[in-house]
Amino acid sequence: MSNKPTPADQALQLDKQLCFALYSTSLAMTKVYKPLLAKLNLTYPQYVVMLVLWENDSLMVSEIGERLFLDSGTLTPLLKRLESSGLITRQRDAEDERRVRVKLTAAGNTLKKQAAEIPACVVSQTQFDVPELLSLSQRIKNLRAHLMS
Amino acid sequence: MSNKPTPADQALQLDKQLCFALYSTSLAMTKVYKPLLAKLNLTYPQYVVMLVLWENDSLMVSEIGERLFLDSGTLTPLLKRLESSGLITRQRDAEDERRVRVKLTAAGNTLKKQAAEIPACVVSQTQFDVPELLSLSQRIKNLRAHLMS
DNA sequence: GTATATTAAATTGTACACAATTTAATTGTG
DNA sequence: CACAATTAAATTGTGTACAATTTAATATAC
Repeated sequence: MSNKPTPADQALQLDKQLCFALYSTSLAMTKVYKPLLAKLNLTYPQYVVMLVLWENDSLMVSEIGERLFLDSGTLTPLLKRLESSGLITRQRDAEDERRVRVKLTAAGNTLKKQAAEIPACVVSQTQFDVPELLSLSQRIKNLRAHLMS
Repeated sequence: MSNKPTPADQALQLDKQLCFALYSTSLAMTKVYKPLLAKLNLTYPQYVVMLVLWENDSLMVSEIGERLFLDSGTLTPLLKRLESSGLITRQRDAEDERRVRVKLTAAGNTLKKQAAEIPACVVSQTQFDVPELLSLSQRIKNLRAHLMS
């Protein structure tokens, strides 16, 4: 009647699992953004779509999806909400009617100024210094590249 | 008419943002788990609930929530699905009828053996060595602690 | 040049997350 | 002991994620 933990038991410990660290920390990060984004009337996924468009306006749905690793099943309803908030327009491409081009409205462009303060607020809340955040970020992106290959 | 990127522009770049690295990598990780967990008929959030119960059977909903940083709005429906899959039981505590005690069934306990192979599969897919994974995991959990404080 | 294949979004259905509220049980106070 | 305050889950409503399918348009093959 031995209860000695096996290596398999160890590996199944929640606290040992990188995936849970990522999962729970990602959710915690979203909760930090929530009150900041509430002022802009955006959710976190809507905010990252806006980030993409602020960097490069006028993209197809599929181009946004490539940058964010999200598919049309996620993006279509999200973009419709951004459209009804008046931040973007969605229109079928005349060249190829299958495609939908997403563009910022004037209001969508203006929002960038208000959003500019957010990253610094989040950084301060992490209590990490910038080089540390960059190095952590880089390692996580490196992991992502391995996972998606 | 200057288009020189300002520090605020830099900070708004998607690729620079730790939160997006976390968010997208967490989703990528879940996709790696998906085919492995499909064999056990579990989703990733259901799997982490099972991890908690395999480590410590017979917990209240709130105790599971504390370990996973999830509330009853998320857990109640998830636990009902695990119950209807036959992996757990849910019963009101006789001592305090407000509380619901969650216990593994025989089937729920048996599933632990099948789950034992999963961590190694995921580790190999990351192409990281174990010390590297542990160190990354530790830094992410450290970040989480700061974010939740 | 028409049938077939491919592609881009949208749709459908399932399962989280979580804020806000509700319900029911227990605790604390006068 | 009554009764307000607190607590634990459940519920409601909104917004992702994503697999699988559908729709419509374009490309390709024959």
